[in-house]
Amino acid sequence: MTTDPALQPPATDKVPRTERGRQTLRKLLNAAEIEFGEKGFHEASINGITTRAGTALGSFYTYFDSKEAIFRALVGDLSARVREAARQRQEEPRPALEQERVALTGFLRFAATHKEIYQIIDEAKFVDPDSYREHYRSTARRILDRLEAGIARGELRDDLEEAHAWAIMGMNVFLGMRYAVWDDEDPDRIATIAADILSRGIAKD
Amino acid sequence: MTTDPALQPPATDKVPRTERGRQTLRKLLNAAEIEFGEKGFHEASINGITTRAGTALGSFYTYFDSKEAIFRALVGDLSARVREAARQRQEEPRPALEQERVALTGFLRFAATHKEIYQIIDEAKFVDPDSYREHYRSTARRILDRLEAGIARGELRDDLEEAHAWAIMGMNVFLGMRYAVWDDEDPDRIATIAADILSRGIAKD
Amino acid sequence: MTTDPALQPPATDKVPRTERGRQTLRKLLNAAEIEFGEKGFHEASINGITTRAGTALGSFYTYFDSKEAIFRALVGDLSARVREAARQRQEEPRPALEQERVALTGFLRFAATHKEIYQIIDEAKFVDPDSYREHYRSTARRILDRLEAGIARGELRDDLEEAHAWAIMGMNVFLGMRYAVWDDEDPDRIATIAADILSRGIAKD
Amino acid sequence: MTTDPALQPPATDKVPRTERGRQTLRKLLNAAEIEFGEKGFHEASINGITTRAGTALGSFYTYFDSKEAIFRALVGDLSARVREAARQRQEEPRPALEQERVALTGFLRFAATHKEIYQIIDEAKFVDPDSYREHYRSTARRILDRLEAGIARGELRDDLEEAHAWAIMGMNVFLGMRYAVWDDEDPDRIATIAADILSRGIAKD
DNA sequence: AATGAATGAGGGTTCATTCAT
DNA sequence: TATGAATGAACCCTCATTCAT
Repeated sequence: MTTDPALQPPATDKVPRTERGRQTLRKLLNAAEIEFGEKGFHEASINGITTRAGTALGSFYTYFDSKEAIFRALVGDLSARVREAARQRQEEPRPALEQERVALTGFLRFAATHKEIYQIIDEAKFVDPDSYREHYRSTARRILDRLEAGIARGELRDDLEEAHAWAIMGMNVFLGMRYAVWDDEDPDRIATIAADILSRGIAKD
Repeated sequence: MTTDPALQPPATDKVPRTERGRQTLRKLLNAAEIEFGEKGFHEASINGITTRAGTALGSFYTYFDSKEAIFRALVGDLSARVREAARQRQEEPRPALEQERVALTGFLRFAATHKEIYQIIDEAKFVDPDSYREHYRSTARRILDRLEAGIARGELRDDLEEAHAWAIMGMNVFLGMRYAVWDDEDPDRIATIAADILSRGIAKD
Repeated sequence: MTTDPALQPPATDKVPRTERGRQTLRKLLNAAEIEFGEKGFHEASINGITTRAGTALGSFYTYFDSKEAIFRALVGDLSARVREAARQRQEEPRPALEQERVALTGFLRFAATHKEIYQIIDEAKFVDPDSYREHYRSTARRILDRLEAGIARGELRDDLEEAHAWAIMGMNVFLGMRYAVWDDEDPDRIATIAADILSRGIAKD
Repeated sequence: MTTDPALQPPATDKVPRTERGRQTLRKLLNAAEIEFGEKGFHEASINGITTRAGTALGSFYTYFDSKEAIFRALVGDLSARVREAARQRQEEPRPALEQERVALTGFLRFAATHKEIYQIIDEAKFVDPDSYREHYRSTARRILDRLEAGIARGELRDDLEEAHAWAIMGMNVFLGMRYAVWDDEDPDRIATIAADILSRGIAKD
């Protein structure tokens, strides 16, 4: 189980010292999420962000050094939110496979209601590769942590490794794109299919 | 089995009539592949493409209507090449799961030796979403075709559906990104892990 | 002998009433000297000045109306300091040519140890031409005063006029730039060469 | 005697290949001379230059990489022109001091009719110090060359060195600023005064 | 007097696309 | 077809100055 205390406060460049400043910063981040979500990084404009935020153009640079900078801050923010969505309802202990199913369900629900966020994180692959890798590396790490706990409890095969975590993550991400973002399939049904694959594979028994 | 008649000839806008024209067109496509691969769509420039191609800037518009147009043509080209890579060595009939393993191996090898292509297709998600969806839709379709053949032969469970194909594709894509593009892991080892998941899941038996 | 009553107190816009205010004003002027000296007028920023001064950005405008205003004030300050440097050691009466030699030596020493100041005064030519002209006009005036005294004492030719003062000043300034600012030549040696030209010209006797 | 073959063609960044291109380039340089001369480097704008030149804004960047670049090219151009002005009428051999007088006269005439050029070269001190130093270094070099020739002919004292050249140049430059740029004094009268100083100094004989 | 956030005009630069030869 | 110059909309970013506290 990993913790990222560093990402708690929205990773920004210049920290506001007054309350008014904190409000402006928040308005900018909210506006940026909408602007990037709607137009994508390259079509988005600082002007668009500040207009949505209701601030002056120049105010943007009071808090961020560049368009890239706010994008980066945003990806950090969103990455944490996605993580939170998958962690939901996992308070109580569950069987390992059941846990994966619940995590995927949470993720699918989140993706369905925040389709743009998905888009933003993925665009980071081209705008800020480091954020992108960091997001998926830490996600895979969390999956692997769960798998190892399952192994320890004797529920899972003990030859599982990092590659298994990436395989599971890939399944989840593509199912999310296809059935939560592009379409609106029932998350439970999709999550059950994935869990079923993990449970016994696809071969005829 | 699907066919993409639209993508057969390198999808370009203006078809050259002379041999000299055909050569210029090819030079431009080759140059674009390098330029887009190195810099990504937005950082790439028409100037960069024509310079690499050794043609005049204006000549570009003899063959393509826009930067997007050549990108689209390129994605079509590359999509076909990736497909070909996965189809390789599948001439002879094989067991269904074995077939998936071989397909993934081919894909991993291709991704490892053409890391930029991977990048280009993925960027299509933001530059030309239609190409992107088309690429993955048809890829999923092909996987599903194979699964259905396996079902027909009694090798696979008969409740498999499209979602299973997307799950498999997601696994493959993420394993490719992680172990072929980012790192250079042994393709056989990775493909075997994936095939093993499909064979019996990850639960302790 | 000329007097510049206007430049006596550091020519600033708003005169501070409290002691604390006087300190802030002084801190700003000192900081501005460094900032302008290091970056030149256009690259310098109010922010840079207040940061160096350790005051808030807004405090700047409590004391100066604009960036130009503090620059102007600074040029006045520096102009007086340069003047002072050339006047040094001239307490006791000397022969006219010897006096010029001593003045140039003083100036060269000052320029060598305050290379930035030189820069600031010269940039005034483009930022605040009035200050610039005033500086050189009054400098020429002082030289001419000395020449006239020399004439009165029968040491110098009696056809000397303003142009001679400007010629001498030009020599001094360029020798200063070349041998005190750009290089660190021995001031005495350079000053002696200049005095020698004034003494007998450069022709073979 | 030095030659600068490198500066023959206006030192520009991208060489035009067509006649039309050559014309545009020349229009830009002419326009820049006026714009910089009138407004100074920082107040000048690319827009102002292209508007004066009658070209599109973007055309500027076909020939120059930046505002600094065209300024640099211009300083090279003007430096050569000033040099040419001082060299005028020096075809026939003259006595050394007479030669200096003629050179200064030429320079004063040039400065009087091209006051802006003067301004531009001087601003290089802050915009492009290298050009500035190069201009004055080579000017001093040329003066020193003449002095050495005079020494060889037995007309001048044989202890003259670089510093004498800088002293003469300083005289000339300041006399030019004061009596050709700021005022319109008779060049011959001023040049005669300078030559007289060089001839016998200012002391009473 | 001090603070620091807010403002917005302004300008340099890029580059896809068009056009004349 | 090829060439390379011309075009100009678009946009990021700077920073002097103002303002509210």
